[in-house]
Amino acid sequence: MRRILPIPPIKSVADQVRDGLRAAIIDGQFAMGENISEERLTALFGVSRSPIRDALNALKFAGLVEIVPKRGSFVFLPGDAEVADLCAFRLMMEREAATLAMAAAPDLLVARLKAICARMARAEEDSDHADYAHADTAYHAAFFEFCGNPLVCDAYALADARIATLRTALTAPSDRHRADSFREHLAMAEQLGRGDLDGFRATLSEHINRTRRIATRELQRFKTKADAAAAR
Amino acid sequence: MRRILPIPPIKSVADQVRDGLRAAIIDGQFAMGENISEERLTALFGVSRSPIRDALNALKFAGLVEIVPKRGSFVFLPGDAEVADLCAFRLMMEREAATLAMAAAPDLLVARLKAICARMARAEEDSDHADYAHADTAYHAAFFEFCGNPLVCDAYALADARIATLRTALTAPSDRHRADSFREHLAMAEQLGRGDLDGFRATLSEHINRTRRIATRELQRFKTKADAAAAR
DNA sequence: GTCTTACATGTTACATGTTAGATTGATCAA
DNA sequence: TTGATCAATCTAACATGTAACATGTAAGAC
Repeated sequence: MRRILPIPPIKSVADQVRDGLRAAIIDGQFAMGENISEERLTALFGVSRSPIRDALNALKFAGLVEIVPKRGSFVFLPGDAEVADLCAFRLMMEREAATLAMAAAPDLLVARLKAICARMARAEEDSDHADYAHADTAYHAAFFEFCGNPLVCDAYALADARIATLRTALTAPSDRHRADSFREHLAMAEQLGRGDLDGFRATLSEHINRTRRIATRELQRFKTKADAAAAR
Repeated sequence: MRRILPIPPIKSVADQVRDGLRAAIIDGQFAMGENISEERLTALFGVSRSPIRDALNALKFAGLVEIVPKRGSFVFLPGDAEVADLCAFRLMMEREAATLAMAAAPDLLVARLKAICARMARAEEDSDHADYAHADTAYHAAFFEFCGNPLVCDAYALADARIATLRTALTAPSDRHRADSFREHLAMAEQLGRGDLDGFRATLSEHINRTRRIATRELQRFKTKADAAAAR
């Protein structure tokens, strides 16, 4: 039978907690490394420990939370090596996903990328750094939306939440980075628009490697500040 | 104090159930599509529903188990499209992981691959198809062992349990497939041994695409048999 | 005979109680 | 001061009870 009313869009409590917590971490409402015990989240979300536990387990797979047995759950806090792995991984995945997307739906992809560049320009004019970060995340997610293989999307999901968190916490606040980043996003959209895959790959590599350098540098500052706060 | 034993090597009950269930599914002790309700597994493993639930959730991420809300949990049963996605994904991941591994530890990789080929030859002489399948799985896992990036390994983990299951259930039983497959494994090891990455990539692509054709064909036979059994 | 509904059954989602591991700090002895 | 021991506390792991939901089937209306 044909469904008229599409679907009762019910999400389990666990899924709601997962999505809410994920968004909260990405937007910096919980700091990297912060303790988020089941009990604390129970109070914050007003539900029992079961769905909280399920949500934490799900976010563990995304690398966003670390669960230490009998000790607690914490927002991830990467070291330099983890940042490097994350960047190498996303470079590889985005390069391949973009290649697939350019084979499957090049026009849709390019249109989407250019639209997001416009959004970035607007965010920059409004000095809305949070929205710039969200647009940045959406830009890179676009490669996967059009790549046509759910597994490739799932694989990117292993990294994208962490990347987005690093973006809002570390790279997006830098004026200089946003300016460089915007130029590169624009360049990549144009390169794909004229089918210049090699050029795109080169720009993507530069873009991600520069992002890695900024993130690594800012991470040190973040940790220094966090240590100082802990010493008090 | 410096830790001498790096990690307390205790595994939680949930982890044991996860690994045990994973191995059982891969080895065909549960058929594809079979109902594995929490209650049933509770009886089989002799533990409560909590760790069972955690294990099922973990295997859901590996695509090995499908959890349908309020209806039950089932061993995955792919359609042709899912098999194709799985193969396209593994082709991409193995190609990239092998490239990384050849940059990081080419000698170790090639030695491992050749050792596994020897094991395959032994398994074939003994007509031990299960061990051949395990060696096959280990062969492809070797690319990731030496690739040096944990995220790349995690990404492959999204597919490898399903691939291994299809192997034991569908492709490994075919004498013809094992013979072709063995030649290709040997060829890839030799190509990598002499640094012929392009040749390797071509052989890998052939290998995986042939595997996909066999798996797709045998999947039809499996489903026909399963339907006949269900009709009874 | 067909359609609808009520009910029995199977299953997970969620809540909550209990257990045990890890950590911290106090206490006390050397 | 130093070091060891122990108790208190915090936490996730695990067990179990309850409720809501999906489904198949059979009874009943027409």
